[in-house]
Amino acid sequence: MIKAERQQRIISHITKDQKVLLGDLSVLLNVSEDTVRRDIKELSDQGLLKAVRGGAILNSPIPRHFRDREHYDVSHKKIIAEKATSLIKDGQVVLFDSGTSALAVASHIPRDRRITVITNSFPVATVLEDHPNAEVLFIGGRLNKTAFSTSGHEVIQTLSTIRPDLCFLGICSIDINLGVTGQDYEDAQVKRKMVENAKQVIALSTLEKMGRAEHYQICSIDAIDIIITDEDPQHEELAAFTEIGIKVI
Amino acid sequence: MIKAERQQRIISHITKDQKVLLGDLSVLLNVSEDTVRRDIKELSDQGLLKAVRGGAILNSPIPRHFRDREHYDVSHKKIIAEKATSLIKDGQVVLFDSGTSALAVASHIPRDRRITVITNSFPVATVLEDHPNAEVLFIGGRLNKTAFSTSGHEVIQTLSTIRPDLCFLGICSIDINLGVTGQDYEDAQVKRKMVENAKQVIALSTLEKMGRAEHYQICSIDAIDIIITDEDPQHEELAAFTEIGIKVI
DNA sequence: GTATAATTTGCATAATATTGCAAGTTGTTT
DNA sequence: AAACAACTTGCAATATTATGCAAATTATAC
Repeated sequence: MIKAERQQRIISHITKDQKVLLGDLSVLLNVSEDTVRRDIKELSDQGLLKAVRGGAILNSPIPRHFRDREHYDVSHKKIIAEKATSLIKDGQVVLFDSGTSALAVASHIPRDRRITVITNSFPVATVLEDHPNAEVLFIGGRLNKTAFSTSGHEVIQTLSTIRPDLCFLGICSIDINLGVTGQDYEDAQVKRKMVENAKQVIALSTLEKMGRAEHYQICSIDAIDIIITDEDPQHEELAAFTEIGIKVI
Repeated sequence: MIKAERQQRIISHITKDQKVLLGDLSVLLNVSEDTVRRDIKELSDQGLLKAVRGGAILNSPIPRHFRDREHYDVSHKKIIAEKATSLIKDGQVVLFDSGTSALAVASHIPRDRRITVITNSFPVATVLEDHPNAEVLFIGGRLNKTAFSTSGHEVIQTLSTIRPDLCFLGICSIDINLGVTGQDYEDAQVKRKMVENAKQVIALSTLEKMGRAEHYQICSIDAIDIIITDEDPQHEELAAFTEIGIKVI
């Protein structure tokens, strides 16, 4: 087996499994671990993957832990995303928060929709890289390495100068009395500011997030205009929201 | 068997099997390996396949998504990067511009260096994802999808509020009389602002970028404190810079 | 047809690249 | 801190490639 072929197989393996181990490849390709290590180093220099201790992982601009969460719940997210994109009209200015739900929506925006996207999320900006008709404004600030989004004072400052048509809000917990709440203080502050200025706020939530509350309040329930879930809008748990005038999709 | 026929059979083999080996073809086509090698070289020059050590493979088995990231290639900029990182001291605030040279430097920052990085480049921010001691401040603005960095008024605005210790500037063209120039107007404006506020400006440049000039000026030559190249600092082409007091590494 | 030039091919040899191994170093785990 | 795994570096054995050259083949002109 020649080098070029080995390296191709390494690439195809890593694309499939997200990661490769030196030992596995050594057996599979029938060469020493040193050789595999050198192959991985070369591919890594070309930016085709990322060499790590013990093997290599996929080199994606979207951080790994983020992608794990993303894959976690794909089918539900897809239903939500499809409902959500139908709300986006040509020419609108749309604000995306930094959660995986908003990311799912962003990645499902039809390619012929001509919009301006504002976000503080690297993954959102990244998936829009090859959307031909989306202008992206990125909100600067201190980079939060776990969520891979910016937060802090500058973000809030910037948000207060923007009045988007739509705001897609990934929900941590939502309750009809306590409103929308989050686990992280900084993140909650950012989300609160997003809600404050948007003309229309769209909450993205699965059913199990309802009727719960976290430590930090983002907004009261009447700040929400539309709730999108992965269930039928007629579902009994959603009735309460409909009754107080929130549109449930 | 004439040459043209051989080459056709090589092509058809490779489309079937994805790869061909010199030895196999030599036996099959009943010519020496040297001849096969020469045939493959010709086909390779025509772009019909890719010559590799030991044979040839199909031209582009690597997915487009990965190939797009070829500009992440840092191997040839490694020399510059290693010289550059030695200038970065603990506790400093370091500004990185959006070019590939600056990216190479960012990706070589030692993991124990405790610094604050400011940048408008997604790739720079991304490679610092798993740097445990780098705080990253991202400069928001309109996203430029080709360079994957932000630019425009907001970026310049933000830059004017920052006084970094170091600024790493990827150079497009540099000339001792005309100073540093760039091809893109927006980008040049951003770079100019970066240079303006930084305490120390470090130009990253390969030799062939010297003595040339582009349309848009970024700064005059005396705004540059240090020039880092991939060559020996004693190189004759660099003497002129040394003479006017610029440190060349 | 014959002579001449141009191309192609194979071989010898020198230069490069690849690979596995060993010894020493660094990083991780318990 | 010890034990272990992974990595780095240098080296030697082997394999591949580049190059110059000469023989063989093909094309072209006369």
